[in-house]
Amino acid sequence: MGIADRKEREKEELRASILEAARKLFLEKGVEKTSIRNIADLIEYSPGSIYHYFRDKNEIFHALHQGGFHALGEKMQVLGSVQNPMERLKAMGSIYIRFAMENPDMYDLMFIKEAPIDHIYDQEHCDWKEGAGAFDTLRQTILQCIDQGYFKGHDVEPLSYMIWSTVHGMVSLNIRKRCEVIDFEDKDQIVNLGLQSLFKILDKL
Amino acid sequence: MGIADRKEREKEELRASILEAARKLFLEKGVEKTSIRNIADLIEYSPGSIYHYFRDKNEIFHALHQGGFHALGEKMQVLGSVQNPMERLKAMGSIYIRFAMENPDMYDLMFIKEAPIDHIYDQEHCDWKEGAGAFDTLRQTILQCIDQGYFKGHDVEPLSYMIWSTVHGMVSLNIRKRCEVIDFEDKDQIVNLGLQSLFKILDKL
DNA sequence: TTGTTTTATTGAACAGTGTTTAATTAAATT
DNA sequence: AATTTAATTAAACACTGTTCAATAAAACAA
Repeated sequence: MGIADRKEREKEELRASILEAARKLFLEKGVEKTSIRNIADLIEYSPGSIYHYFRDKNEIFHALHQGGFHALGEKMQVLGSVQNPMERLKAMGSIYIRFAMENPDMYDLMFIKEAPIDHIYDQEHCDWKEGAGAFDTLRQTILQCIDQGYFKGHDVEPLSYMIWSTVHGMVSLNIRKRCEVIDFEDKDQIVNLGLQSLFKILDKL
Repeated sequence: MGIADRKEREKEELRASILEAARKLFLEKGVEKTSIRNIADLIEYSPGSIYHYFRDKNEIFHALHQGGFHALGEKMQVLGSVQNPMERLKAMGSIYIRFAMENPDMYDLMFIKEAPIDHIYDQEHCDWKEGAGAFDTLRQTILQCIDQGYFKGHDVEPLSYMIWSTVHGMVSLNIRKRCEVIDFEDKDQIVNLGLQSLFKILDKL
């Protein structure tokens, strides 16, 4: 069925172009200020036609959110070359924070916003597989640290959660503009100094 | 001028009733789903009249956000009786987390949402005094810890930021539903276990 | 008690929003 | 060529925050 194939391909292309337009507008103006009509205007289709490719606005931004996890996963690839688990844990933190600071809107979508996560729990999927995968790489690394004698007296799950929370907390306070209360010139540097503070603590455990 | 006083009082009363209605609706449905018309309906005034008491919707929610900081400050009062700075720091963490978990919508408004903080930096005030005050009590406590010999090799500012980030990270991941990836039955308890993990670390510093 | 001024309140309108649907157009199949 | 299927659209619905001219009410001055 050559014709069906072509139609499938064309449908996929339009779907991709909706996503591309949504991505462009989202990075320019944010999720809330990007409307279905904006996206439709950009790809020169009517607003209604978008609903033949996506159930609703949340599904579009959920797809973008997936792309963000793919991008973050790519950046984490280099961790394969770091043998020592404690060094790998630190490198993970650095990459995580760099990703968040270089792509604040994407990070916001992935870890702060309500929109894409609400969409997940409304659907039948019912589990956040992108997040679960990312958290598992952290869990495994910390497990290896424990195996090597680090983090004595700590349980993997709460410890992984706490360490994730520390880096997430630092970047999310920054992205959501709660860092102005901190006495420091450069707002980008305070995040890195906070990370150094965390590293100093990890070294003592 | 008794009449002017009464008018002032009446104006203040209506302003308060707008705030009360906004608070009620906000705690029921959240900020985004609480509209000016909803508030106006509840107090039986027209939508337009609300704009004689508040510049815009953000100003209403900024006022509620201030109320949240007042409530948090009240809960922090008991810290006065804790002499040991390290014990006080831990107690601060416990109270902070309890406040966040018991008042997730208010915490969201205070530390996660864009709305009220954007309003602050749009105005001429230009500084988040509620947040600055709260952070300073943390800073002072950590400073006293350092004076007593704790946290050797750490600077106050980055360390305070990092510790705040840890507790903020834990509750904000929870409030924004990113904790489902963590392997634990009770979602409320994981926050406390994370906090216990943090306490274990603090004990070693 | 007038007339005037200030203040408060309103309904309507504006320019948006996400989403649904009936009608239309285009394409593929019979 | 006729019929069926799929894609696209314009229009409508029920909202949103916000503005503004018109109205009503209250306070002040003569």
